[in-house]
Amino acid sequence: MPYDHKKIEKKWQKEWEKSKIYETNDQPKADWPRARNFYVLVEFPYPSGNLHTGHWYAFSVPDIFARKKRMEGKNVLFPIGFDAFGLPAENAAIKRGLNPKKWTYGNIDYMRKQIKSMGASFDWSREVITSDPEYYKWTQWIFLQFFKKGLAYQAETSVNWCPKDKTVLANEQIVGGCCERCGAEVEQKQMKQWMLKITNYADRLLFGLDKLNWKEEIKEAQRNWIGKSEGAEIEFRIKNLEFKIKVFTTRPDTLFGATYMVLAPEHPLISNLKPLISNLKEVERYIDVAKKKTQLQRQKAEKEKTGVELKGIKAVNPANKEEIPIWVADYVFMGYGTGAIMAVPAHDQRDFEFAKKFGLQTRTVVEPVTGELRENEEFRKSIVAVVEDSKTGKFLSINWGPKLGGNLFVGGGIDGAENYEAAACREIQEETGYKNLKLVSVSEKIHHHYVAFSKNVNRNINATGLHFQLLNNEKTPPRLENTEKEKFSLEWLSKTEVLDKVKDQLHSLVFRRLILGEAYAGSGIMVNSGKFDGMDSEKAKKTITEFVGGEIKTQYRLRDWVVSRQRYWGAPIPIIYCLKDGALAAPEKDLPVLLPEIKDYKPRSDGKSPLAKAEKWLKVKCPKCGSVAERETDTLDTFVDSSWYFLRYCDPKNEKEFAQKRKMENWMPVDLYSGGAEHTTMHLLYSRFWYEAMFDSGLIPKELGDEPYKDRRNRGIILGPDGQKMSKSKGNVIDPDEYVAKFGADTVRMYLAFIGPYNEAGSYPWNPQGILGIRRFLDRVWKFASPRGKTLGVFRDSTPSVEERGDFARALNKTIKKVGEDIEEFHFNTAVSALMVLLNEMEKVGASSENFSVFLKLLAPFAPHLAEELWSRLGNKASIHFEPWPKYDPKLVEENTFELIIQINGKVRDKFEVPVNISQSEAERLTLAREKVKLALENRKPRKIIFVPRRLVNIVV
RNA sequence: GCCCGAGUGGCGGAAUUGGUUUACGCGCACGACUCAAAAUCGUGUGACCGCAAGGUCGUGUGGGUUCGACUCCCACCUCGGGCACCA
Repeated sequence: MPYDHKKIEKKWQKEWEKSKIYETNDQPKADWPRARNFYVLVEFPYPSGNLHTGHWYAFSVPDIFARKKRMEGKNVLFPIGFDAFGLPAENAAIKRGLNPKKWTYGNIDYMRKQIKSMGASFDWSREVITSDPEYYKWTQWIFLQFFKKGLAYQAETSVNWCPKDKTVLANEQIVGGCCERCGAEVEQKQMKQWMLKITNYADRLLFGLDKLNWKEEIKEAQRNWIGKSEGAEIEFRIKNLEFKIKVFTTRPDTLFGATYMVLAPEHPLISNLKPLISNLKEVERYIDVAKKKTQLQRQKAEKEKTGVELKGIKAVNPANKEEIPIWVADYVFMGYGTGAIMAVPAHDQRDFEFAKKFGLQTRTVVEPVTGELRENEEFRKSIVAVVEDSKTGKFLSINWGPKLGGNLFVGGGIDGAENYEAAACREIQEETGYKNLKLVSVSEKIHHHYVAFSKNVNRNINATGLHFQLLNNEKTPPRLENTEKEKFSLEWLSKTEVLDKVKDQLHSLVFRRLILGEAYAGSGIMVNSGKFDGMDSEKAKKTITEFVGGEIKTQYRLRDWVVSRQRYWGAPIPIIYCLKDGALAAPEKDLPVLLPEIKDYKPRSDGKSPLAKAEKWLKVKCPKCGSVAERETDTLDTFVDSSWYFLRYCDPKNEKEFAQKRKMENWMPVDLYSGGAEHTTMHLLYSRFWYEAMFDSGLIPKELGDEPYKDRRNRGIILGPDGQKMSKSKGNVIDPDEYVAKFGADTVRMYLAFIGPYNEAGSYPWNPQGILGIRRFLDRVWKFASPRGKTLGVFRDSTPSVEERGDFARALNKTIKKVGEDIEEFHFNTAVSALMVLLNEMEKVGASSENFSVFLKLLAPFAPHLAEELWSRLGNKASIHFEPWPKYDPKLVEENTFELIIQINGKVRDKFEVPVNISQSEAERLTLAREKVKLALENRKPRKIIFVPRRLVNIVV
């Protein structure tokens, strides 16, 4: 008989709410050490109006962990709230004529009920809603602390503007050049914006990661986002002028190869130079077009380089005093480095392409080094010749066979006074027979270390790569005039075949340089660099920087965080503008600066917030001089709201401060933070910054440290049954409510726990059949507990034998160990499997009510309602969810026999049961006595016998 | 292009200080119960060869180390994620 999940789940949810068992008390520190408190945090939801499968996955599975911690005796804080400000509320308001506040709070009421139907052990008494004035008062207050410290500032910058949502976006909110929310193409716009100096914290956010015990992939993604790169800042003089152009480069060693410079179209210097630019009109036209391009257009242009030279002026390369041209091009960005670069076409791919297109000079200053340096090397000059048949587009290669390096191009030494072209022609003719050739291009010298196997010597060669084209009159198949012809065969390879088959470092480098047109961006030996010639290029970085008076410098990809939003539904930025006194903090006693009620929420295309229309609200007295002033009309990015909510949970009702220090000390830092991978470089990075900035402002108790989350785990995502992301348009959306109605919350939770490993970035398709397996399991638990459908407590008709009891005790103890450890690791799937194994066992041999109680306790975090029901039916008065987590007997998790595996030459031939402490000699004796072994050995004598205690015997013959 | 992560039955997945590949669940097949079906219970289930005993192959591909490799090393392929004209 299946159990009645509707009745049971409703009953216990009511009961738990009534008895408030999940409300967490703050304990006085003296008799309640921090170690006994445990803070489990899940990312709070946005009140979109309906709970989807993702929410179930995000909340009900970590609930298993929270419940287990509670049973372990921890005082667990497991709070929930709503991240309630944000665009969708406003868009709904505009579309359906609803008040954003009403819409939001209506959704919250509905979703609160839905979340409660999970049977999760959230402490609802600490609920936090970021759009409550009691909450955003403190968001504003903390913002003002940052403002006073200069961390929040206003600046006119180029910002990402979403033309559809009519608001600015942070870099993190752009996906592929489009608005993350609505998908519209993002434009660049100059606007005055409030920003937070997250860049001041770039290094700290980076190094802070080292001490965190998070998964490496999460840390790596943040490191990538911060994007630290080390290099130098070097100044270039402009000829005959006082102006200087500062550039940032990671390759100061290539300074002698800088043959031109590029300024970003937005570079301020251009306007200063206007009078001297002879082609000003052309330049201005280019800048105009470039500025109008959206980020997407800049990317869509297939990276085709564009640019205009600033005619009439020249820069001076500080290394060799050479005069070089200055260009404007949109492949250089104002937002990174200094907005200007020195271009080294020989050693940077982008500069190389630009130089090729506009016919600019290229100069090699670093010669590549390949292979490994060996002792007693013999020096030689040589060539590598790539012969192309321009009709077929194929390249001539020689296949020497796998031993001698596979496919290579023609290569060989330069004899005596020969030049490289002559040497190459001679080698080509000798090895292939071709002689009508046209030289197309030549590479720089490449230093290559290798072993010449045929002559058994180590070599250091200095190789020149040459690209020849076969002249069309040479059609005859080549005839080899070489006695060595037996050794190799000629093959014509296409480009892709070359890349696939020519593995030699030197030869493939020549091909990439000459045929694919790749610039050499690696390190090597300095040339054409005056007194630095011959130096190792890595070493030259510092030396050359010093030589020209440059400065070693670090750059970050991370940009300051733009927090202004030109929209209604957010926390007003608590700033007042006075004509005389400028931007001032709203007085603390006036906080919160309440969001005014207005009628028209529509955003405006002039970049002003709808708040600008709330005239009464807008006008205030200047807090300094008392004259008429105006409020800031932008609101704060919702990522600001969510940057500190975990602190408010510690003390959610406090009216005097954002949270009492003592209460923060109770809970912070968060012991475990579970959330979605999509927040790794947004919320997770922002809130770390916010917390560090609060820490520096003395708002966080010192002893807590400056990192808010001790452990962070990202969960995977649940896909539709078809293995695709769930979406309405695909019609593959799983409605959790439907499954809860059909199978119950316990089944849905447990199925989600079972579907795959939780703390991995994987994605798991929802299998409508699969969930049935979990329901079957729970039905079997139910049936096991009530064998005759009525009374509980009798689990078996006949008494089990002593051996059976021993076996079961072992199985039970092993399960206790496994389930406990798996929950700790978030391996809920294998924990569920262990519970299934134990039930299978119990169904075979039965279980005393005592042992069954242990099973129930292990099940309780996964299926809280069912476990509670059966627990109470066993006659228990108190909730199972505060029962102590079962302990296992270490002696009983070990077996006293094991199956000894017998291998012959590593292949399994036999197996049999032996005692765990069996000696090697005894194991060998038993093994050799086995019929199967004798048969398999066929009278061969064992050469060696390997014995692995507790595992196997391997006979080597 | 660069940086992470992963590739195991029909499917989700299990197993790594190198030691029985495929636990658990789904699906499928057969059987029991039933007038029948569903539900439930039982048995089987990597591929190939074989009546069987048994054998051969098998953890993305190709090499290597080892008595022994899903696990370690080298080269590559595919998928997922992050970054990307970042100087």
